[in-house]
Formats: sequence, C-alpha cells, structure tokens
Amino acid sequence: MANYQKPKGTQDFFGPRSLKLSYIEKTAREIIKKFGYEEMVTPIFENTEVFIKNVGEGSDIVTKEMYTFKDKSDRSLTLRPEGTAAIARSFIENKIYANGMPHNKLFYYGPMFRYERQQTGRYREFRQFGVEVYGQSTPLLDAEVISTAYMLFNKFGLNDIKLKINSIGDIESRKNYGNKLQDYFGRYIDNMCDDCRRRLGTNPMRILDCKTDKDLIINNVKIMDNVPLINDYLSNESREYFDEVINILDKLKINYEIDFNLVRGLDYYNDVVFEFIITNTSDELNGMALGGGGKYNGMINSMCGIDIPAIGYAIGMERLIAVMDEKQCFNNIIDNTDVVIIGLDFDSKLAGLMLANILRANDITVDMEYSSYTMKNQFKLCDKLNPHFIIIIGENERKTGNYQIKNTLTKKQEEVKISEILDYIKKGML
RNA sequence: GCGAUCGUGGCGAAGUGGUUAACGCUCUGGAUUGUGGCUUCAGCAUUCGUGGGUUCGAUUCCCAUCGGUCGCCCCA
Repeated sequence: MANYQKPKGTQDFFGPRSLKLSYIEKTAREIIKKFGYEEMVTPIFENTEVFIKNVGEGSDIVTKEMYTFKDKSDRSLTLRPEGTAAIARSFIENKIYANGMPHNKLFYYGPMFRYERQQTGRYREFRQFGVEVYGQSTPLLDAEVISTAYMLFNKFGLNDIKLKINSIGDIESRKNYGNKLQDYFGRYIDNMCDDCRRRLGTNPMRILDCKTDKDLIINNVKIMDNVPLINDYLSNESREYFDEVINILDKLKINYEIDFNLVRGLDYYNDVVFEFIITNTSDELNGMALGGGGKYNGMINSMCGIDIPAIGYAIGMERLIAVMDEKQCFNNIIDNTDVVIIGLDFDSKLAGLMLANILRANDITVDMEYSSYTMKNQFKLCDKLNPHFIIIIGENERKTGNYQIKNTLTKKQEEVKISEILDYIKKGML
C-alpha cells in the first residue's frame, strides 16, 4: 500500500468528529442569523497584498506564517491566514457600504492557513467562524457583537469562557502610550529578552504580552507591576467609549475581566479589543484563546479612503471542539438510523429499496445491506446502526404484501401491510 | 524559527541483536442455512513510518527523512 500521509498540520474529519464539526457549523449559522447577519463567502486565497497591507507588515502572520505562492501568470497569491482582511476587501470591492443599510452584519466560516509548528489547538489548516460589522461605531453595537459569541457558547453548553477585554485607544492614545512605554522599558531593556528589545522600537505594547519577562524583577521591583497602564493614556473619548461598553456588558450579564495588558498581535485594531479565554479545563487548553477580536476603524479607511467603522471577532473551530469534548457538550448530536430493511433474496431487497425511498422521502432515515441474503449478516448491520425499526422482507412477505416490522425497543414484531408501513413507523417514532 | 518526545496489524498495546513478533478489542469463517446483539472454536502483521548505514544477521544500534504529540514564539 502506498504510504500516503496528509500534509503536516492538517486534519481529516470523519466519524464522530465530522459530525461535531457540522453540528457546530449548523448551530452557529442558525444563531448568528437571529442577530441579522448574512454569510459572506470569499476565496480561500487572495492577492498577497490584501494580507500584507491589512494584517500588518510587521506582524508574525505576515512575516513568517503565510502560505504564499505564485500562480502560472506570476501573480503572488496567499492562502488566507485569517478572515477579516478578506472580508473587508470584499466589502469594499463590492461597495456593500453603498447598499443603504446603516450597518452591514457579515459572518463567515471556513478554513484558514498558517505555516506554524502545531501544538495543542493549533494546526496549519484550521477553521474559523467569524463575524464582522461595518458602518457604525457605538458601544451598543460592540457589546452586542460580543454577546453573539456568548449566545453561541451558551447554546453549546460552555459556561466557562472568560471574556478578557481592554481598550488600546484611538491612534493618538496609542502613540502617547507607546512613547511612555518606551521611556519605561528603556530603563530596564538591557536585562530583558531579545524579543522585547526588538519590540521596544517596533511595537512596545507587545512587551506587555511577553511571557519571558512576565515576572522579571530588577532592583527588587517586579517591572510589570509598575508599568504605565494604557488606561491612564486613553483620550477622554476612548475612555468614555470603553466605559460604556463595559456598562452595557454588565446589563447583558456578560462577565468580563478587564486586562490592561491585552493588546493582540494583529496591527489593525483600535479601541476595544477582547479575547475569549478557556477556563476550568485540562492544562493544555486552560488559558488558551478560543477566539478574539476588536474594533478596527482605521483599516477600511486605509483600504478605500472612506471612514467606515468596523468590529469583528473570530472563533477557532478545532479549539471549540476540543473544549466541548472535555465538557461533554456533544451528547445529543448522534445521527440515528430509524429503520434498517432486511431482504432475504434479490427481489426482496429490491422491494426493500423501493420502500426505503418512500420512507426517506418522508424524513425517515433508512439504511440496508445490499449484497448478503443471510439474516445473520443483515442483523449485524442492525447491531452497528441500532435502528428503531427493522423491516424484514422475504418471499412470504412479498406474496402476502405484509412485511415484518420489529420494534427494537419493545422487541415486538408485527406484520404490517405495505401501504400502512409509513404511518406505522411514524406513529412508533413519536 | 527554536526545543523535547514518540512512530509495532483496523484500534489499543508488550517485546528482543538471531529460525513461528505476546496480549486485548475489532474483523473474517464455523457451531447456528428466515431472526442478530451472549457463548465457543478457528483464522487474521513475509512485518515493526520511510530511506540508508553498522553487522554473518536488525523491528531492536547509528544517521537522515517524513509524520504524530507537547512546550517557546505567536495566535484560533
């Protein structure tokens, strides 16, 4: 046998796991539509510059994680590493902003690709469900966007997803704060890690995220404890906006934890940023981000020159499945077979096939064995599928027009006229 | 990009430098030829991720490579 392997970091979904994936996808679609969202489907790949310009030239995603390739006409294309930039591109290219709606609520679902070493909850091909809203900037909307995620978590039976939220301020606030951080960390930088030294010049806010220097103590002072807080450098406008979002979250009874060190790695965010954190699980998953997002008012403007506010988030499907597995949230999603039809000779199987399609057309799940005429083999299929009813057809049944129907729950077997089988089974399934 | 660890049949999992690679589950066939899920008997890896090397001989030692798992970085 040829030794085929799937590419590193990718996955095949089959059996129960594929059932879980489609259950999540279906449920997420249903719920988000209640909020008025429309699905947007964009290409799996985009022109490379869509991501470079919008995710950020300095971001890790762009500098080392993209699947970029040339097509036969020498165009540079990239397998999408995230959803937001592609959705924004489509929003602008199709001039959706001109459709007269005060806001446009969009969601997407599909695979994303990042060239990374895999570990728990991280793959090279992974799936995201995400939402983006364009056109309005108000705390009411921001809080509602966050609440859509919690409606989902709730529906899935997850009660331990912690919301971490912060405001990184508008562009001016960020600049002022960045200067302050450079002053502050500049005093200690000689003792800090290589990454932080690099970040000091390029993106000092990311130092706040550093795991290496998290507990660094210099001159008996834990430097992260005395770091200037973004909160003290927000413009009045940004601060009031953030306070109002928090206020509304309280009203919606969504628990949150304000984390002044939450800054996020994508360049396009401003003001409100947030992450959904997994808690109360195994060590591997605990503290991991199940999803994240924020506002990115500047991105649309930089793409098309029009001021259009934007906010969105994305949730990772593989991580969602992992948490839901641990919390045993998949108890009732098994697809049951309602009926298995047994035929004891070719003509009986043919009669069974015809009956099966009548039942299927009436919303009943039916399966059968196609090549064996022995009872034994066909009952084995029943053992596997565990149907509610087993219909047995043989020569006698064909002659009389009465088929044997066995109810596997009551263990009772009855003869039923062909014309009455549909009703008999429907009644039995209630 | 860096680091750790692992890779034996459909699955789980022992094992050793040397003629037949344990065991459990599953599966296949029979006891039981129109009623299964129990029991019982029998069968199922020319082969130990792949390629090369050492050796009289390697699944077991060495190297490389491809994968899995898990950390760091970053993120979903």
